[in-house]
Amino acid sequence: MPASKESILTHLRKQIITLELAPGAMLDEAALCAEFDISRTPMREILRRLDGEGFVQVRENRGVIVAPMDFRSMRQFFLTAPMVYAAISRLAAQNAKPEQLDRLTEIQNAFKKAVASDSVEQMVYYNDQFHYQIGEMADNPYLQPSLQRLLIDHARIGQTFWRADKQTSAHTPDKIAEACRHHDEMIAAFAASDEELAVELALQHWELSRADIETYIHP
Amino acid sequence: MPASKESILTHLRKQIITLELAPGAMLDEAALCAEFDISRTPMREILRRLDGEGFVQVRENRGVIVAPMDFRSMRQFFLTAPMVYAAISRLAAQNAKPEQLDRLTEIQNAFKKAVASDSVEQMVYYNDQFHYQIGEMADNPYLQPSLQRLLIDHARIGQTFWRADKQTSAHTPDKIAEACRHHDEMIAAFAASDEELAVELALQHWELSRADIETYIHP
DNA sequence: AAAATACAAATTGTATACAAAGTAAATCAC
DNA sequence: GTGATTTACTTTGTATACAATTTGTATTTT
Repeated sequence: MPASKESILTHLRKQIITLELAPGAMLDEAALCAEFDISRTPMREILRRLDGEGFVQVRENRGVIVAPMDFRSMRQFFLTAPMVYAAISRLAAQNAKPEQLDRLTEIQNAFKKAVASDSVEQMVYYNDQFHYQIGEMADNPYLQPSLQRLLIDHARIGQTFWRADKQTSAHTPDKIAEACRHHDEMIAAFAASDEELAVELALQHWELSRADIETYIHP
Repeated sequence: MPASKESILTHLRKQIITLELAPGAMLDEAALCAEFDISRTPMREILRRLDGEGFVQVRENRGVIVAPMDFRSMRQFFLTAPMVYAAISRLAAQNAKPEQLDRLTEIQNAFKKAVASDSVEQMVYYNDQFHYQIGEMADNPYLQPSLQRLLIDHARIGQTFWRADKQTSAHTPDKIAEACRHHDEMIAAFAASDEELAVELALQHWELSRADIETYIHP
């Protein structure tokens, strides 16, 4: 029984976000077709769509690779992320609908469960989903594609340093607990339509993540 | 002789930007295949790519339409455009390379030519190209997709009111001349790496456009 | 006459065969 | 032995046939 296109998309996105598929890794079209039991035509369509979303790069006549992590654009990442996150957070506070808040709470619960069971993959995934959902709530078709691209690299950059840190055990669970608390407070801010608080929390949340990454760069 | 995929992409983008293809209009896959003399597979790929860029919408089993102009998201457009334009302009001032500035000047010359010959389509197209090129110079992979989406609707919204205005002759060529002057000044600011000036010009340029559109809304 | 159902036509999605391009290996010249 | 050129192989792109879905129309039913 062949997998649905939507499920394949979700699966590949997740694998890329969690570094299960390494940045720059070649994706073998034929192998993926076999794995998911579909023919080349729809698989090619899936790969082009992932390209449009920034997860992979399709190179003319030279195959598909997972979007590389370009350290030249790291600077742009650190510059752009707080700006976009703040704007999205403000819009989410303005526009969040009750069903969307319920969904956000669900995701946060799944995130907490992942923290409890100490599963890095799950934490990364649900954290990404959490912020993606905030993008949905913001309901701004112009900013959403930028947010999506930032989230891809945020998940991957964060993890790169995270996993490295784990070895040296320099990474305390305090940070995770604080990030988790931010999430809860953000949900409350959105529910209360408190724009200013939402923006402040977004920036605090970003700063936590940024400082964490910096710790690695300047040990 | 079949047209190249790249040329077809450019052609369709141009038609959508200039409203030659109306927002919400159905795109007939078979007709497009015949027009450009290629088979369905590559044409479908082109359409999916245009979807990824925000020019069209591919609806599962229900054909492809030109991205509709959603007046509910007009608010988001006016909110987001100045923010992104300012950020992109600043980055362009920081990162512009000489070849890129040459290209920008070329585009601006083509724009001036279009103004001289009073060709609305050409003006819209080269204006779009001008701002797209600034996006290239900014060299920020995170913001670029947002800029692209803003530019699509900016071209279309502007034109909608423009053409309406032309009837009533309320639209003076002064505005165009001023916009053209802005372009020249922007090129100079980028060349001089003057960030602050670049941002200010971007905002002025936006304000000119915004006020123009508002004139139509509040006559 | 209006609504509902069933059928027919058209359109979209998928599989597969073929063509073209790129890659690697082997041969040959030096 | 090294480097260039040719050849075989692998991978990617395109065309087309077939399957599934949607849409429009005619017929039936109330």
